Amino acid sequence: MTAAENAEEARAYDPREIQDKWQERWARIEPFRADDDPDDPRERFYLVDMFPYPSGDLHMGHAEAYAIGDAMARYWFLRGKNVLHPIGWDAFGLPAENAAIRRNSHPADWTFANIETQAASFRRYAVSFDWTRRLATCEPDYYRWNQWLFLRFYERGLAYRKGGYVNWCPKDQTVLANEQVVAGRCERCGTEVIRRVLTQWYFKITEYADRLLADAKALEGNWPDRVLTMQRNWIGRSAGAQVHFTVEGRDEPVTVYTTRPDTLYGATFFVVAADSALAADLVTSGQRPQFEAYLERVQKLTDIERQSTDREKTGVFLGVHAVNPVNGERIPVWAADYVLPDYGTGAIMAVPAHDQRDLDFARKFGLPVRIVVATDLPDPAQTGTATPGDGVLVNSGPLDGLSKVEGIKRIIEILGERGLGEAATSYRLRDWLLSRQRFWGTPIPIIHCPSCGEVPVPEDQLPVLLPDLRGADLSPKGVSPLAAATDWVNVSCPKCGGAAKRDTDTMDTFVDSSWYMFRYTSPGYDGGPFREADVDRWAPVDLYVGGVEHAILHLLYARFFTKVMQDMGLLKFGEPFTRLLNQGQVINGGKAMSKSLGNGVDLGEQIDRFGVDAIRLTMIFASPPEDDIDWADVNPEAMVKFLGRVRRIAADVAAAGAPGGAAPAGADVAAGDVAAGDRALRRATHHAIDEVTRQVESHHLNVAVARLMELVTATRRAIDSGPGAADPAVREAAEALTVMISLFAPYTAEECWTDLGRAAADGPQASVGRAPWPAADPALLVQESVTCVVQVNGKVRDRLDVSPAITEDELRELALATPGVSRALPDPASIKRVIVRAPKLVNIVVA
RNA sequence: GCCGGGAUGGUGGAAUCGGCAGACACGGACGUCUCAAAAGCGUCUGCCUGAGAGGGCGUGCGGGUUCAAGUCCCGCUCCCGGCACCA
Repeated sequence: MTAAENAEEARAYDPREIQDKWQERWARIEPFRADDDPDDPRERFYLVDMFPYPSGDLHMGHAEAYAIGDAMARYWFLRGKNVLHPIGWDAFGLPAENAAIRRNSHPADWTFANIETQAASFRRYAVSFDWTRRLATCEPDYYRWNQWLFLRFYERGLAYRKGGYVNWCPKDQTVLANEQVVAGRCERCGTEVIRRVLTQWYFKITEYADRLLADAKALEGNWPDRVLTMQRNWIGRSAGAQVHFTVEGRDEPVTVYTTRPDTLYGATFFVVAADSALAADLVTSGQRPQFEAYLERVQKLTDIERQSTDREKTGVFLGVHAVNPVNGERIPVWAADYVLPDYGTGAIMAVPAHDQRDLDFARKFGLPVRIVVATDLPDPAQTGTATPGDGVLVNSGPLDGLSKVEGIKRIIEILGERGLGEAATSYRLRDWLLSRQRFWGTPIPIIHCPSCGEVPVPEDQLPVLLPDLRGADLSPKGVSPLAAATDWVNVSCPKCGGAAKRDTDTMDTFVDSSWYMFRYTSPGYDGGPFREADVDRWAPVDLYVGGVEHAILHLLYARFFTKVMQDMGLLKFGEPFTRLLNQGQVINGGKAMSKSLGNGVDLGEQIDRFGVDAIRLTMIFASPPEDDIDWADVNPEAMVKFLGRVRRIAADVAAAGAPGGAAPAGADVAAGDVAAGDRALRRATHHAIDEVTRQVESHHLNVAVARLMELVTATRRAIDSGPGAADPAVREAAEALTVMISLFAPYTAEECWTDLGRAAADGPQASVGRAPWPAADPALLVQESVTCVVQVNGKVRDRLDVSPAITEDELRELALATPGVSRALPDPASIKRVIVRAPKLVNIVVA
């Protein structure tokens, strides 16, 4: 193709036509393979995009997330780093199972078909993945290490089985972790969750609560504040005291947890959670019928009903009295559902004057209210509004006259001396319930033996493979479908050899995603979850990109796993993700895209219409990465036009270069080989390089694109009405533009790079993705003249073009002589002060 | 209720340290090229006022600090997100 034809083709640029060609080329030259060679001198950079769940093809949300992550990965490649940018699939989980039930097929079929679809879409979307490392968590050589890690947790007492209240989704017929219950509903299907008593497996994340909290401090500035805040709230550490009460007719004390032990003298009754073992234990035989009737009512409530704060208080007297340990007072013991069985000790001392919930209860059942904190607020017993704040303690024996803080300190001393209580902390965080009664997950590697109890599957028998169960009924029955695979379930006990049964539950898929970022460093390794040298070389992840919806689920679990693996000596660090970038969502018309609203936008259709580059650029330019994008507000057509302008610049430069006399391809303009040419354009180019570099590093990708648009305008002007396309400064601009735009529009950038004659014939360097990032020449960043603003009383009245080196005195004099100042200031005698901030601003203050 | 975050033109958004508010786009208007259209290229586009030069107003509302406030301080309103009977 001649240069003229090339320019003609560029004029009719259709960004879609070039896609196939480059996809084939990239697959062949592999420009984005990470180098594991320890002698590679380049600095390493590890960037992970949260891996997708393989339900169907990629959608608009993926398009935004991966456009952002890819721009950052490509940037670090261009900066010459050895970048690891892997991809995998979070491939276990309920949707695969539900789809299999609907289609009467196998979850694996659906899952692997979707993975292939998504992989092809990722390649089309031109994401710079290292395709040699792809993983899927449903593959035995991955989930084997889930089982291995589970057993290591088990040995350390961090995985255990206990009975108790659990969240149960009646539709999916499975238990859910606390984190998977959103506003009282199943995170997956939206059904109201109920509570059931079941024996389940847990990870002891509560043991790490303090470390998760303390180490969050170190993430400040590198993680979004809102994620850290959400994690802190979720962990919900509170400080207070445990106080031991005696209950009449019972030998063992009953302990309560309170954050206000200073109000102990104001306790007028005692409440235990109705659905706790303690309540059933304390109730007298006379009160038992009422209690049992009440308990039955409570257990029928869904979480939503139970947690509704505006619900009227309910409860029942248990027939016994507790004794306040500090004043010997007898207070009645009630059972109520506003006290939760699994927080604190499941029992409270009620101080109705200073706690709204206790006050509501007291007023409902006519229990006494005693003020022990003096405030200037009206009597709670009259108003129904508790006074929970600070104040001087009264009616409190030795605490009288103390403040809240002093009172808490003093009462803990008193209780401690007498063995009646001690300081204590409590957490909102509960242990992570990890077992699921579903098929498509990692089998829990435990064997239940009638004589030996729980027996871990020996390591040399891992992985415990999922039985095929092809054709079996996978529909939810409340018991794992694995239980029906009798050949699989019935095994001999590894300890005693007797008949035993496998655990039939599978692991929560959040187990899979808690450590996958480390597996990428050692693809295919079969000596452990990852090779030590590899994980040391790459991890922790330098930049993690994904949605904020994982703020407390995945991100908290991954942090927990990392700390445990650090304690096991598998990792040398305690935090998995050094920096976190949350992208927003793509919505349409102000609402989340959904089938029911019929406002879904299909990514494939968008790409067919506008091409990959234009869609990527639309995603990047629409808003800062963390904000939502409303697709109704954007216009990818504008990006198609912009890409055409970019392409035409390269084509014009190439065409001008061909007949001879133009700057040679490959001349190192940035280093000063080509000093001649349009200095205004050179300054614009270097200013753009400087700006784009800084904006990209601070993740202001939308602004980086704006700066590239400015460079395009300046370059076009130089071609059309300046020195022309043959000017070396124009070539310099075109080359810098091409490299920088490759972050967002890889296809167009490759095409331009080829036009400009810069692409190597073959190998990874044949891609613009491996070109050097342009360097801004500091000499060209210095402005020849700057605009100085002249204000009178803070209002702009004139402007001056001045040298950046101008002195204050010179500038003051110039400013006072401007027409704008004379207009606004007829009488120079009225000047009170002149503030000069050379060279940018003069402010004349008049009376 | 508690804890975060936010509010800037018709729209998306920009604005290191307190120093030109509205970069860059979308949308709109007009021009140029053309037989014509499209594409391209260019000009204008916060509001009010004015023929124009210019002037007044202007970053949710009310105050304050400062020569100077989108930015800092105090008090509100509204919106978004998270948590929510956690003692």
